[in-house]
Amino acid sequence: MTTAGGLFAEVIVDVHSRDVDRPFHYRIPDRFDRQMQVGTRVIVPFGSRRIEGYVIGISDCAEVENVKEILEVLDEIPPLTEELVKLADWLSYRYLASKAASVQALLPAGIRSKTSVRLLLAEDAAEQIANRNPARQMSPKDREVVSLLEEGVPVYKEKLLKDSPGLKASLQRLIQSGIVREKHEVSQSVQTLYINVVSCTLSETDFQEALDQIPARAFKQKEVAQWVWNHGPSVPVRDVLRATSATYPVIKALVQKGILHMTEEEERRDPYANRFSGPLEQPLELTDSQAQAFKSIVAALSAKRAHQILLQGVTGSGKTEIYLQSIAACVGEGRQAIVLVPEISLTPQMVERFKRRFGEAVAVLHSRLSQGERYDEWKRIRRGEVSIAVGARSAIFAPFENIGLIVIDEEHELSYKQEDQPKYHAREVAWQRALHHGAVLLLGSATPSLETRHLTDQGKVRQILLPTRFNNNTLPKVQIVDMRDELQAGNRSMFSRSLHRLILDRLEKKEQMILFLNRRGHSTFVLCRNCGFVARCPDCDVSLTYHSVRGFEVLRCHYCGHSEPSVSKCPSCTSPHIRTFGTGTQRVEEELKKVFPSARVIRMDVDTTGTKGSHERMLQQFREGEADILLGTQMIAKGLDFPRVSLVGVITADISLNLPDFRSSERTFQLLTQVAGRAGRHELEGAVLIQTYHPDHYAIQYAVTQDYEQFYREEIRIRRTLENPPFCELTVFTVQHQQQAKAERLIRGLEHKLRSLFQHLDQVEVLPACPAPLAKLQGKYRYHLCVKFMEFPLVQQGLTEGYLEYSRLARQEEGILAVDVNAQMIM
DNA sequence: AGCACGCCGACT
DNA sequence: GTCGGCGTGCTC
Repeated sequence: MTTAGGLFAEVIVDVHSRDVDRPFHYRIPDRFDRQMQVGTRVIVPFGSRRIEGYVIGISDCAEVENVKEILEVLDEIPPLTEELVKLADWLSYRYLASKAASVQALLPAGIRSKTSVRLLLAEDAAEQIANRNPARQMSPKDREVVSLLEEGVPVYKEKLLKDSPGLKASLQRLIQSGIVREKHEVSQSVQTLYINVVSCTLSETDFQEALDQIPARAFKQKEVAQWVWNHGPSVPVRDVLRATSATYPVIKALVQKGILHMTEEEERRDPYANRFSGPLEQPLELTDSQAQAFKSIVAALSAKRAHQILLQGVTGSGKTEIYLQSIAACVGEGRQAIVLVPEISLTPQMVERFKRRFGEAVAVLHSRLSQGERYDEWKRIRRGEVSIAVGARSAIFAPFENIGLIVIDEEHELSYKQEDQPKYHAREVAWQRALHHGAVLLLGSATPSLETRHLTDQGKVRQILLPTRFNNNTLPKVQIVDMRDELQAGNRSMFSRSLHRLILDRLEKKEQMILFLNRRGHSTFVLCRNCGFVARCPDCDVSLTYHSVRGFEVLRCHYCGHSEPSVSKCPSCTSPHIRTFGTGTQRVEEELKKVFPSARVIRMDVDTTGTKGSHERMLQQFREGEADILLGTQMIAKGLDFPRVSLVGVITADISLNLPDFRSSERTFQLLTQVAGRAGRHELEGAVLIQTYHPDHYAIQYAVTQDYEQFYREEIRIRRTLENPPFCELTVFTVQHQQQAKAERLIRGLEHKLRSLFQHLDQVEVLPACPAPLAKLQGKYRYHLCVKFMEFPLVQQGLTEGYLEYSRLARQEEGILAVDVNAQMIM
């Protein structure tokens, strides 16, 4: 069946069900065919509802019957370019996500519109009710609905039916008979902001004449008119009122007399308004190696073919200056640039550096902006008003149309993998976009991911090394302390003798220190030494962490937030010999205060940086010397630059090492190298001390010598032997279910299904399903299934088939099946 | 997913 | 008869 004549749109509807995850066809009414383009958002009728949809194609025939019409077009400029529409398609292919979710990943948050149905009483409702024939009298429920609507407060169908579902049939009858009318409304949580602007379009002589006409007693009007004239051509009303301290009626009078014109103008919510003024900063002079790197990047840029370059250099080797100059070169050629940085390093200083160099040409996107600010920054990108976008992961979707350069700083960072559907990796998306635009993808890191570094071995990524430290400082001396020796020597403290000595020394010299521990809370578990009881989370398969919160002793689960009061007697055997074990940052803080009473300590972790801006405030305090010791978790490891820090201590390096993940060595090496880089970045000579129970582990050994190359060789050898990434690709399925048996049955079913689907492919390995490392989370049992393979296109269909079938089955049984393509963490 | 429709048993 | 509960099937 073919419906022809006129134009038809292929629309992805905003419904999250795989049953409708395909294009639906709608006739494009003539009045819309001008503005209708691929990438436009529309409102369409869908069943009995009206919902938002995304136009992904336009054709002149539709292979279906009963094609309905598009009801509304939501955008003048389509939010998605054709490239981005294709990218959404790729996202759903690559990450097995629904098309609707993939499209939405590319749109700025808050742009999604909500449709609602307002209920109104018909004009002649009273009449109709009165004229009803006796057989169709108003039932009590009918009367309830009518009186509700008579109150005059807006009533919405969805809310009414949610509050009192019993009225549904009644309401339906009333709508049918025409007593109640439905009014469809569309709303969006983010709106373009408009402000009133006045202008004066009169010629100078006309203006003077008009001014003279104003009676002398209306001196305020004269003053205002003059001010607008002086500050024109158009000025926001708000500014006029402030500057002349006039009131609104004065302006209204001037508008009435035709001297001023009032119009609405779009206003930009600028998160960095008036923050960076003055002349733009000039590029710095490049060192020889920087200049060489820059030259290669520029050569790749002008080749206009997709290139992947790894820029490898330690902190302080001047990667950022290379980024900045490469971006300038790219923009100079009339192309655009995207810069991705980990969310945590998107600090004001970092933004400032880009703003100072490029001024208004930069749009900034990060999670601390309000929805409105984000939307306005996004619009500047879409309209081509800026040519540089700096942001966290999702900035990779910046709707530029001619990208020349994509920079991913700290490319090894875990945060480039999105946690929810579609679970994309920004690095993969970046390469996809680079291929489309013929752009350069520049990956920067001191400790590249094994994947990227391996690609340089294969010649797929060009490697550029920045060997020397920018200001020729010596690398800090790194030293290991074997904590087993400490114990043998009778030191049971969390500070080794060496660390103790160094802390005292720095306190005396009034130099600053950073202490790092990758674990928050006070103690990791509570154990009864009489019966072996350990306090556990009732909903998760983990022990509870001991915290002391404003004098209260509580046990908390770090995975679900469960919290309960701590106990002084064992709940199991009532023995009083119940004690806390394992060290978290809170305990270190306590201990520091005890052992070094004069030390001023700032503790930074999730528990102390809860409020907005506290993160930056604490760092600022430390930078200004208001504390001697900065103690914290991961969050202090990234990109911070403190001139007065001359000691970095790692309380224990073993936590990330012992995680059940094949990337744990890589993570540990990266973390330690990064932490070590915090010391002695300036004139002070830095010392780094790492405490560990595994002093011989290669990840720790090579972090000490800061030898990435040796670490890489060792680690890549292990990956090859065990056939782990980058020697295969990894897809992980996770089933979650309230009941352990059901979770297990589902994952086994999926395992068998995938085995039979892939039995003819000998390069595909379906590993046995097993409980996840976190076997129970928030009351749900979790099972894992890993699939290893070499070529994604060969398994894409099979993975999709298995995933769709079993996610449906799981949902039927009130469980969840999730899939993670190219999983970065197996937890 | 969300909504209509249809079938059934319970109640005025 | 009407009301409410739930299974089924469809959405251009």
